[in-house]
Amino acid sequence: MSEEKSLNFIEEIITQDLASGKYASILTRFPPEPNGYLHIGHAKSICLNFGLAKQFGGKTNLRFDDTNPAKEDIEYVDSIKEDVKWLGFEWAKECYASDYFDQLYTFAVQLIEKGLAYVDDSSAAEIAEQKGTPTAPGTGNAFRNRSIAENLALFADMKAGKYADGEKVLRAKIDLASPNMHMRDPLLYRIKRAHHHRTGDEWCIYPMYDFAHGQSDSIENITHSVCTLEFIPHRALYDWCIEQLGIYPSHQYEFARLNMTYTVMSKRKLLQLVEEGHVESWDDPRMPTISGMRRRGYTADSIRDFCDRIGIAKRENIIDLSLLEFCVREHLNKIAQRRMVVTNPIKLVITNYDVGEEILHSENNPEDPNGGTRNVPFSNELWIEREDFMEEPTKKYFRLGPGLSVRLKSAYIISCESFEKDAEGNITTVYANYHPNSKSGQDTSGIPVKGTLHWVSAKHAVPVVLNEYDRLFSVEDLASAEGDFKDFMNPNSLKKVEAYAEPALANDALVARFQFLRKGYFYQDTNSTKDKLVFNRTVTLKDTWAKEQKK
RNA sequence: UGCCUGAUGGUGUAACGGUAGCACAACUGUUUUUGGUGCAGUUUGUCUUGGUUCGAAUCCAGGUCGGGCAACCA
Repeated sequence: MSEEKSLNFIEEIITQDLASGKYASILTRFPPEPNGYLHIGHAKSICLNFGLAKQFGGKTNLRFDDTNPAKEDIEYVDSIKEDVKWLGFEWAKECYASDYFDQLYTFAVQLIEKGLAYVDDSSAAEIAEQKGTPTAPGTGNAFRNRSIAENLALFADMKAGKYADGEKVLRAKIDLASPNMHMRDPLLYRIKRAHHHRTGDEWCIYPMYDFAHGQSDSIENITHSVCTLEFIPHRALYDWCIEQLGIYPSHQYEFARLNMTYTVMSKRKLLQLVEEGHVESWDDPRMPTISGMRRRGYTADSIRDFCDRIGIAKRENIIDLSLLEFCVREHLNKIAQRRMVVTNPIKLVITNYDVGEEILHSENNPEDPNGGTRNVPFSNELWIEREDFMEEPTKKYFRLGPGLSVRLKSAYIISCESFEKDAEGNITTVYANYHPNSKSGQDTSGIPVKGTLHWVSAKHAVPVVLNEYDRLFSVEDLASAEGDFKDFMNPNSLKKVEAYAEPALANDALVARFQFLRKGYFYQDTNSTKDKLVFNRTVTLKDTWAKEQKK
């Protein structure tokens, strides 16, 4: 505990604010728009905002930024709450920007009364035109000079529903020549007749992000409002609103959003994958959504660990997917129950085993001395992996082949004597001798073996289905890849595989996380049933043999 | 050709004028009844040019390159 971990730039700011007495305690917020499911990028923001509060003894609000009814839905609100909870965080208050609609309307009226806002009858295209370009200043229009009384009346009529959608907007009167495009008389309110998931049809005018977010922060007395880099140009407007309204001064700070190799991270694109059927659903285990990762078998611990490791800074970044996988493996290695499952089987017959069958014992987790053992039935007919036998073994092959010996995990050492092929030349059966004095834990045989194989007794095997997932995309950096991101989808991102499992798997608690020996980490799928067990591959084990083979 | 940002190994992230460190990735070796895990080690870096200083990744000036900004989205 003596090692001082260095602080990121936001932690430094908070440390100073607390030390100087600017704040007695801090209040942060996580402000998603309920228009999609949360993804790993949101996890970074959640861990940051809730983590900051926890670290400095403050609190965090969960606030839904629900100012655009056309895109939002209660389904998303529910999923967001579930995901934040699952990640292990508790919010102080559950807030909605829509709860502030009355207050926001009053703020707008105040701005009009100060001569700082006006109703504009121009079309969207005209307004865009009049805003100019980053290198050319905008031009005003006649509406900019309307009287306060007229603006007040017009805005009241907008609210009362006297105008059609898009007919009028309320704009702030700031500076049409500002080098910051966001300060060129930004829109504050638009008319939009859409059913809101919370306020129903009560309103036909809705505040824009820039008129809702900062004020919502202020209303809740948020001290540190942390968002991503693309909002930097909005900060001037954020501050302007707070200053003109004379309300609680929340402050905005920006950090770089998460990008990850082989992954798309925008809600728009993720929505597209779902709607066009490229994946099953938002919680498809290949999706980078929190719900997808949960279904795939990622643990909340490992995601939090990942967010901790990637750090917080202001420079653009792209994190290796392998770091996330490392975090998952590291946690799962410690907690996963070991089981044996054979996916691509060939029959192994032990010719001199005349005991019939016996019950062997295998440790549930070698990383956990208190993990206990389970019963594993053994007999003279077993399933082993096809790739664990080679007719003409190469030099570094440590598995089975004519004349070679291996250890069967938690069982005996066997020596291969012969094998059979079918008409097409495929290996069908391998015959071996076992060494009775080599039993696991009481081996006196002294036979040196280099390989240990997993196996399943054929007579006792339980059929299961494995979903073997691979990355959804085949290029590292999708953001800088030319063309449509869907052109880079990996056609082999899901392989459904029939497999044989040891019987203990069927009886185990369904909530357990498993490591199928030498295969990877697996987690029971939400569609799995007692009669048809389905497991999702969370992540493979590291495979140095596969690398060796590629050479 | 405007404004705002940023630049440290392959990828991230520290060093706050004083030994460029850590993690992942890659590669060795070692241990191992998982070709897993563990352990030990190796390789690879301060965008550039000047300046200030005893001393610069850090401060200053110029340049280069990356990202963002012209939605009635957030």
